[in-house]
Amino acid sequence: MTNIRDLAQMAGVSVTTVSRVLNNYPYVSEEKRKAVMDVIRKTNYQKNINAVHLSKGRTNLIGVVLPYFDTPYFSLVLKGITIQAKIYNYNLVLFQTEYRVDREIEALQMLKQKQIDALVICSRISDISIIKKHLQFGPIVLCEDLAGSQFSTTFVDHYKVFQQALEYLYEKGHRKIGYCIGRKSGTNSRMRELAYIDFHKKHHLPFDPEYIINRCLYFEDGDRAFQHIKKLKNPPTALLVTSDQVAAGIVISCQKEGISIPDNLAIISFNNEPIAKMMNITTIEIPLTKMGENLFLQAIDDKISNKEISVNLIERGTV
Amino acid sequence: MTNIRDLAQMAGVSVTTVSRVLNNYPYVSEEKRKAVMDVIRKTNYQKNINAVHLSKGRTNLIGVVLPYFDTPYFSLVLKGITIQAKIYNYNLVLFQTEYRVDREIEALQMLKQKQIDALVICSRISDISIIKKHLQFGPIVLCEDLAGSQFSTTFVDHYKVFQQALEYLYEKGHRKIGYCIGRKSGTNSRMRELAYIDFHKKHHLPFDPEYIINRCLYFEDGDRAFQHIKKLKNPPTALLVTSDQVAAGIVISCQKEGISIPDNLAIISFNNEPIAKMMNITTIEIPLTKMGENLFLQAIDDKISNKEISVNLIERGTV
DNA sequence: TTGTATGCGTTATCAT
DNA sequence: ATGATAACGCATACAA
Repeated sequence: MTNIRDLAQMAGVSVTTVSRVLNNYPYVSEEKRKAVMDVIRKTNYQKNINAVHLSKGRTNLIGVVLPYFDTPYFSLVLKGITIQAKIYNYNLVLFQTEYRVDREIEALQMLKQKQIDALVICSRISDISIIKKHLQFGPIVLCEDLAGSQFSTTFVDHYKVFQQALEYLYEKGHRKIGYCIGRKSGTNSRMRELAYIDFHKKHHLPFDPEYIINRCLYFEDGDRAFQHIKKLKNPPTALLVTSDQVAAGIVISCQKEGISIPDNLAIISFNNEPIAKMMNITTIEIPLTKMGENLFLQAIDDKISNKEISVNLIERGTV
Repeated sequence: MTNIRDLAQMAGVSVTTVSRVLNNYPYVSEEKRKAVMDVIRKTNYQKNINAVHLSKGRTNLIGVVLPYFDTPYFSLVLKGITIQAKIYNYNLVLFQTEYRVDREIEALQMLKQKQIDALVICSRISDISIIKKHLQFGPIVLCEDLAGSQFSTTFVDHYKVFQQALEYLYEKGHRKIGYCIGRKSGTNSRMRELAYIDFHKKHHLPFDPEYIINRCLYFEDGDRAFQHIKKLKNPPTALLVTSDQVAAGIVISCQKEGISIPDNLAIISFNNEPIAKMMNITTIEIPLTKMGENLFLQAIDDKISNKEISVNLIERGTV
């Protein structure tokens, strides 16, 4: 492998001059520039980027932590991150954690070792105090409302949104409302649970833990959710579903079994993925790609900032 | 940031000894090892991995090129790659190309610059000759049958499989068979097309280009495919569908519109994703995760090898 | 405008 | 068992 010193010798200039040419710096005469360009072409020279990294102290690599790639929610966030990464000439190192702590620690480790310049955590499993300890090694951006922390964040006020959705269903006459969620832990899930509990308190409605259906991520989980509520003696008349995919699965199962939507079961889902439009599902649109873009920009920004993202109810046929 | 030299000084030993301790080499006395360990703990020292990379000439990073993260096909392959990567202590740099050449070139560029040790290309858009030129910079593994090339490959014989599926439908009495495919270009897609053409020649069946439906990747594409064949004067009685997701979408649309499966329309899909079981879809199981694992192992192997993966028809209710 | 010299943090080689 | 020192390949402060 030819290096910058070889080039210098072959072109009859100094390594500095070669470096200047390589990085398009001014103050290099046309003839020397040409001479260097020639040997670059002749040798098929390519920079060793690791040397650049070591010398500069940074890698232009951003780590992205997320549980799954194959759910629309995260793949849309990732899309946004990718868009801005490309613009700013960064590459991404992706960590699919499946909510396993060790995978998340690995990402933090890479930050510590300076293999990545910053870390975007789209959804975390480990304790916030663990993450905070790594802030000294580089920027860490999160997707949840952590007011007053030293993290940059981009988040949806899930308490407020869930509350509004519940009130909307209440006004439509629903008194037995359940919800499907990806996981029970996590700030965002707990905010939704809190909104759910507070809603029931406010309206003096009984709280039935059977109305909360966990681990709902994929289309086929919709069928499981449906089977679950079908078995209940006193099933809910409405569901909030935190993914359009799952909602679609529920709708399909209802159709199969002759349950009429929205008459027998009303559904509001989240994200407004293409499938929601195809299946005419009422959904709360979250601008996930925009969120992703913002997350990236915060990751490469020295200043910490917190940005709330607003959502948008799209009324279709399931309420 | 404290470095290895600082540690050496603080522990009263040489940098070599520190390096030996850090990398668990033998030949270092217990007392010196302990002294070094102490200062490591005290200083919260962390290796700068970029220096390791420069010194060693490799990064323990493998690039993975794929068009989409959010289709089960690729996310399952990726899962397999991830499993082995973890075992061998490698990290992944993912390139979601969406079949844009520039994104693919970027991956090849990183190989050239030694930022990644090897490259796994799950599906390519650029010409094979372009890719071949980069073989000098590191191993490149592909997912297609390229007999006699210098690439390592893991592949399914899509010609054979498609042919068998077509013959299976023929035996069941079908004479008008169409298929849904992700894209028309690409070795694997062309192999399937070739099998399709040869099948029609062999049985002296008319070839109708309207029977081939392109760009079928997601659930909602199934509805589009359905709408397409519904409009045909002489619609197919059977479909091969290269993704269970799409097949599920077709099944749903058929149910909606009262088309009976398999009586009015038979379907064989591919992959055997969870949704295929849920919807009782006859499918050809491809061990995608196993494929991914093998792809990774080939990437870190110096020898080139070519491995054909065999598939498995799972008979359910759509034929 | 150009070049010299040094630093980046580690691993590897070769003495001792 | 231990250490001095030379790579690794580039960027850059400083000098000229």
